[in-house]
Amino acid sequence: MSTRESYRHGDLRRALVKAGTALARKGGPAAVVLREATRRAGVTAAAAYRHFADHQALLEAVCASAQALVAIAIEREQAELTATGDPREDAIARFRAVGQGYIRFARAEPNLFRTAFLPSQDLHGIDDPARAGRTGKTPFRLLTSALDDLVVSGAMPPQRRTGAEFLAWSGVHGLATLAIDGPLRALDPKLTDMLTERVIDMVQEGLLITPQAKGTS
Amino acid sequence: MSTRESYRHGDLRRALVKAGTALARKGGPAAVVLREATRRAGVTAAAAYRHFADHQALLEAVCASAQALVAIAIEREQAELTATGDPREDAIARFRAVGQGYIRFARAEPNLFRTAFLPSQDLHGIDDPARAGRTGKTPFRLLTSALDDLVVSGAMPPQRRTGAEFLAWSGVHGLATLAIDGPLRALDPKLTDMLTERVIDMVQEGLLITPQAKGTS
DNA sequence: CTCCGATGTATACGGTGTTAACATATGGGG
DNA sequence: CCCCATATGTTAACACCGTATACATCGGAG
Repeated sequence: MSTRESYRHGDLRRALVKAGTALARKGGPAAVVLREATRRAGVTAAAAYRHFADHQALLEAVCASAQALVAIAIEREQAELTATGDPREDAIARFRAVGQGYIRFARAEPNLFRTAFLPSQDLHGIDDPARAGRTGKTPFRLLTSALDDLVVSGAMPPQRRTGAEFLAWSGVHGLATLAIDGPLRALDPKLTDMLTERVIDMVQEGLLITPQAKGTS
Repeated sequence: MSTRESYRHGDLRRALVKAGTALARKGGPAAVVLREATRRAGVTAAAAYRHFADHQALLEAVCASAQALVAIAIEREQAELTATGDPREDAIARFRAVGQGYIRFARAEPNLFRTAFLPSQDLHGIDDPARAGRTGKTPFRLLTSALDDLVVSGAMPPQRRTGAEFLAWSGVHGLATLAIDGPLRALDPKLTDMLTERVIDMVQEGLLITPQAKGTS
């Protein structure tokens, strides 16, 4: 299997997704144009149709690839944590790391982020391995796992668990959107840092028991 | 100024925005295509360039028009409230109506909603009259006004006011996004109704003092 | 070795954004 | 009242995109 440089590409599908992801990185979803991807792969436009039904299929593959990058960012954020010994506290830290990783990725790679969470992502791909990080979990699964751990560790009452993933995602995804596309875009990054903490605080307070925990600090 | 039906259109700009908005209503931002808009206005494609610098400019005008519709939806939601006499409670109700109107609009007109809050809207148009509703306020101003009222009425401590608009918007916008593009899309609308309430509760608890105040009424 | 399926090519079509040159209606100044 | 400058629309063309069809070639299974 010597990598022949003839017109037989080898693994064109992967090459197209890679090129498409590069296009998405600078330019967002609209920039992932089929012909340019094939051009970068050194191939004719029509060749793409041997691996993708149409442009939309390519875009979805790129979207899945971008989501995998989000998952990796979250996993990295969680990997940097140091255990305290207190399972409740650790579970909370892992939960917060999901939000931090999510928003950090959005700000670091806004175009990839926009591509990752396009109006095509529904629950059908919620466990798609192509959307998963090194742990095999998609961003959504990383969140639900963190929430499950909150319950197991006793930090979160079980009756608050239902739908909690949507509450958490709402707050974090909303801030990410505002930070890269909305009014926060031009503001001081420090402010966004603070707002990130406050949003996660807000979500945490909304999900966990202790409303008093929010000190007047 | 009899509306001549000659090739002199009268107010082509308005006609194009109207046609573009109709396109956006079914099909989202990607569907607002310049040539089709001119076609519907009974005019050649090139004519659009007398009123818009390029396709992006038309799209932004349509976006502003869609935002105005969001503002109107919020205003309608607020107009349906009945005063209780308690200024704090009324302020809270008006605040919650912003979120309810926002999410309700997103679910009723998802394509217009996607168009309204495109990655082009930054703070520069935050007071653009084209983005405003009948009260002259844009959706963002309706939110900040509601928050200001919360402070004035004493329902919200002033030190929590800073950045509150971003926290509130984050939660509500995030849920709206999930409801129309995300995993919530295919789920039971009743669940989304409940989550809407819970998100608004969460935001309210995060911003106000009294966590007990949230009535399930 | 031969043949056949998988993969890439060549070419063409319609649609889109955009531009340049041209035409006409409109309204204000001589 | 006329005339012409300007605003507004038309015509025609270009480059690009997604996509389909017919053809060419590689590479392995029999």
